[in-house]
Amino acid sequence: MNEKLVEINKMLVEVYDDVNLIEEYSIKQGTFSDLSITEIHTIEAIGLYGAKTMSEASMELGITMGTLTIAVDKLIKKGYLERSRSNSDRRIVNVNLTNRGKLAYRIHEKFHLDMVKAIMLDFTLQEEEALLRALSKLNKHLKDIYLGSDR
Amino acid sequence: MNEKLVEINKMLVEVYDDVNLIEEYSIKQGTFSDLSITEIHTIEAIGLYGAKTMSEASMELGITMGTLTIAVDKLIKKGYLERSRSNSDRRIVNVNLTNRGKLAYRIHEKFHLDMVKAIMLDFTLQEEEALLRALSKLNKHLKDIYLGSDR
DNA sequence: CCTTTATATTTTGATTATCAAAATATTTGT
DNA sequence: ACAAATATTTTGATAATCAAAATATAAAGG
Repeated sequence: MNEKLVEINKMLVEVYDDVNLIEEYSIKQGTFSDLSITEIHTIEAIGLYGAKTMSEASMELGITMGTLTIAVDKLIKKGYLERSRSNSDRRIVNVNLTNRGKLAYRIHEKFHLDMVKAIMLDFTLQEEEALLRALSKLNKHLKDIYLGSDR
Repeated sequence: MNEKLVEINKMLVEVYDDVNLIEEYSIKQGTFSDLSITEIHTIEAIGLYGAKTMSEASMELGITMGTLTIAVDKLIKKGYLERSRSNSDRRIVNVNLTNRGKLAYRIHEKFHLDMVKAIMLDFTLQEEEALLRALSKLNKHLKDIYLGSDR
């Protein structure tokens, strides 16, 4: 009974660690080796479509705006982001991806999907469904129990 | 077809982020709020049973020995670890948990298991099995494809 | 319309985690 | 006993982070 919990916990921890390693490694090898994982996450948070304000992006990333300011400075210097001020409210700073930023976004997204695809290759349809259902449930529970269903 | 991959990928990413948040939060609240996640991981790597050398522990954690030296210094100051030199080979440094370190280890372990337990409460036996099988497979694949089955 | 208050962001000063390379200490091989 | 190998620590640097202070702009109230 408890045995299975221990096993599932162990798997989760290992998957967690592996994903981290793989992601780090794949970035180091790839076209955008001048980006860290954190920087890729920043690029992801800005997103392909239009611009985000500093508040929105820092909220989404769960970091302070001060931290984001520095991250954005560096990503602008590297050519992945652009900064502009809102015309309707000059306090607001909008950040958006450059073409290079969009390319990095898409390539990272593709890496993720390819990884999942490779992993699922020999899953039966039933297994696929089971994993998806279990993950959805896991995800929902994590949010409900520990993070308070909203946000 | 691709739709399911996107979905599974999204779930994995969300679970990953949530687990991180939850772990951070639970440490901040708990008995050992003077420990960071990184420090908890160091304590985990040393383990309950006997001592580990600096090489062994740094290998297990995937960090350099220089980084570990500093981490160990701080954990000794905080009372979680002890350092001693091997008698058979005076170059080797052994590190082990103090009682306080062991308590931290056990409490963190319990937190993990409780989390999994809470999540699995309303899983049917079939769903449990499905998740376990899928996770094993996922785990194995991650290691095979990206990390080279050994290590 | 000024003045205060609120909001959005950046700057500053500090800390933690990390690495690579140099330095130190000890053992092993010849 | 000397040179080479091994285990660890020290040093010098960088990245990511936060909280609090500073700056700039907008909104609200008399």
